[in-house]
Amino acid sequence: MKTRKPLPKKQNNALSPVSSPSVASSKQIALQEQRSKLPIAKGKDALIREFQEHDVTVLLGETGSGKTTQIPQYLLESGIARGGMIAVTQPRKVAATSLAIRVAAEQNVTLGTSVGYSVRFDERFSSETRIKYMTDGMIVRELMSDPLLSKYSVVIVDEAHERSLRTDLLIANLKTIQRQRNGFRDVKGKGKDKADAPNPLKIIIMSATLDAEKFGQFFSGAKILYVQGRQHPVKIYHSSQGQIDYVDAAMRTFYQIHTDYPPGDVLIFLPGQEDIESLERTIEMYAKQLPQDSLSVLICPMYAAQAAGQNSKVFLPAPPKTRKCILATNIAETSITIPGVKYVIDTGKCKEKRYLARNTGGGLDTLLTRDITQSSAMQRAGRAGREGSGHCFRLYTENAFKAMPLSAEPEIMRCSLSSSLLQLKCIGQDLEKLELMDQPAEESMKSSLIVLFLLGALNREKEITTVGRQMASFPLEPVYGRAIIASKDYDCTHEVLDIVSVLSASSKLFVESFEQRDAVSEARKKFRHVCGDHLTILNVVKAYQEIAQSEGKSNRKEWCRRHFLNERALLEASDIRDQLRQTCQRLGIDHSVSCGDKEDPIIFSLGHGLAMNIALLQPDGTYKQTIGQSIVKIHPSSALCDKKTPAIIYDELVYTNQIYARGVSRIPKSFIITLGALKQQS
DNA sequence: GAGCACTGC
Repeated sequence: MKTRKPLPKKQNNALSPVSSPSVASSKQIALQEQRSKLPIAKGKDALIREFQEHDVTVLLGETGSGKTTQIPQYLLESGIARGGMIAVTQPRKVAATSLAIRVAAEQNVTLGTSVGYSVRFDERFSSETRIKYMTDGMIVRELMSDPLLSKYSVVIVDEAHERSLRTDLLIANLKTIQRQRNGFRDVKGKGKDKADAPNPLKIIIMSATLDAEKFGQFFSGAKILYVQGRQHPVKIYHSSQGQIDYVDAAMRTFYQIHTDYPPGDVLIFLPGQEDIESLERTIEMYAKQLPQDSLSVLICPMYAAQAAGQNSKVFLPAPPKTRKCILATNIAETSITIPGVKYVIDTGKCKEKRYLARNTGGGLDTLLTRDITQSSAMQRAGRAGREGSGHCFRLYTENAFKAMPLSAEPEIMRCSLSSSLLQLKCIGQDLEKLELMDQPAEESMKSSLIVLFLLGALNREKEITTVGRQMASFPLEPVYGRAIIASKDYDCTHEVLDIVSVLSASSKLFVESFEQRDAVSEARKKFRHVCGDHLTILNVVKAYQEIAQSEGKSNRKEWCRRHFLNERALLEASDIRDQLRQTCQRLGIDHSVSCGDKEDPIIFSLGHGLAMNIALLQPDGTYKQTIGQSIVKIHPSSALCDKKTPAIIYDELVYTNQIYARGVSRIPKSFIITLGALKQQS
């Protein structure tokens, strides 16, 4: 069995056949009873028949139907999966692992035997594994080594309505794979006969109820099935008029609930950290004026950039005579379920990151507050009905709700395509030719092709180059893969890996807190490097490694806290770095080569990757891109803000109020000329 | 001198 990380002991106890058989069997009986009570259990036989008859099934199930845990077991028990594996894909890692744990328990097997999972940095499966929960990113990677996914006889795509980039790529590939594996005859009778197919593939798409037809249409002839969920009723109230100040409206609604409604926790959805912090202040201010005999208020802010452990009180039951008030971003909509919530206040707003491609190559991200979608509003309301009936207060009118788009635009329409384009090139596919549910804009496609060409990943004929293949083998944005490859020539792979792994970690390195902003900037000065943010990151990594070597775990934590560093980001970066070192080894790049105290080699390596992200200082103090025409400002959080550095490279452009360059480093002008000369040659 | 939803390899 492959096991990279042992599970926490508590979970192991719950899974492995327990020493006392009577305990195990009573647990097992309880589990089986729960299984049989799930709404989906009634339809088991009918479902199995449908799966047998149809190659593609679209299953619409509300939350709580048990479809994600039960269907794979039905497929296994009924023999539909034959000798192959059943893959169940998830957009998020936690979902994949916790589902596997649950299903292993229901099957009464040890996790990693017949039921397993596979997510980045953590896997538990073996040659025996028949049901494998995995992230969609994982199975898309598997496509690169096994383009027909021949190990799997059934692929179940869960949460397909979320339309993540990887889900969309997977669905597109599944359609072509099925044609090849199952055999088909077109209208002219050409193609293979079904009977000849030795290893057919079944596809099951699972989605929330909205816009289901689309999946059915994409897989022409797919059978659409509905499963009832088990959700408690949620009473929904709309505002009679639109709210201009939703933070103020949320505060007033909260106190209305607090004084007029029975106990039960309140969950308030807000777009971002700034609003969360401001609402926290106003709620706290009025909490002091509450009458003596009323419930007290415990505020729990929750957003992704929080330091680890900061939000743990969210999951504990409210103390006696206290009402919990959770102020959350979208993190509470899909990623995290908070127990005890009876009331939801929905501002109707969220922040959306959207990539604007430029036909000069590259582009910029916008991060703006916008109205949510209808499906998101329903999801938010549903958070009040997890444990009993609940109430949802919408701070917008019913007409405003009806005017909202049904569901979010698929991610593929609003992100950079460079990485996917390159991955597909590796298996001889073209993103332009792939039959997708939604085709990205031509401009976005073109922009990514230019980026990949400028990075040397594609030649003029749009064919993948040797460098392109190397770049694709790194689990990174192509830009940083390119920087690592360049680092070989500048003898600084060690340093570049340190920096790039922090940049690609999903958690932020620096903890931001509005209240302690002065202390934060003071602590940050210690690591600041004159060359800019990339070398500042390197300083942090080096300092942390020194602490990690000499100090115990609790001191490490304390050190991070004192310096407003997010240890989770550093730990994640260290996992990524290990993975990148392995990739380097495969490609014959010595990852231990270091440039010592020299800075230029590091900057030059990064410069090869960030060649499209260069800007020059203008007389008025702003910067102008060398590719593209935008005027950009250095983000105030940067080490180089106000430093009047003549030429800079940057990780990304983000438009909020202005176009900001983030992750900025000084680069010698002479290097830009060299880079230009190199481009001429190619 | 100002602010950052969420995933994934």
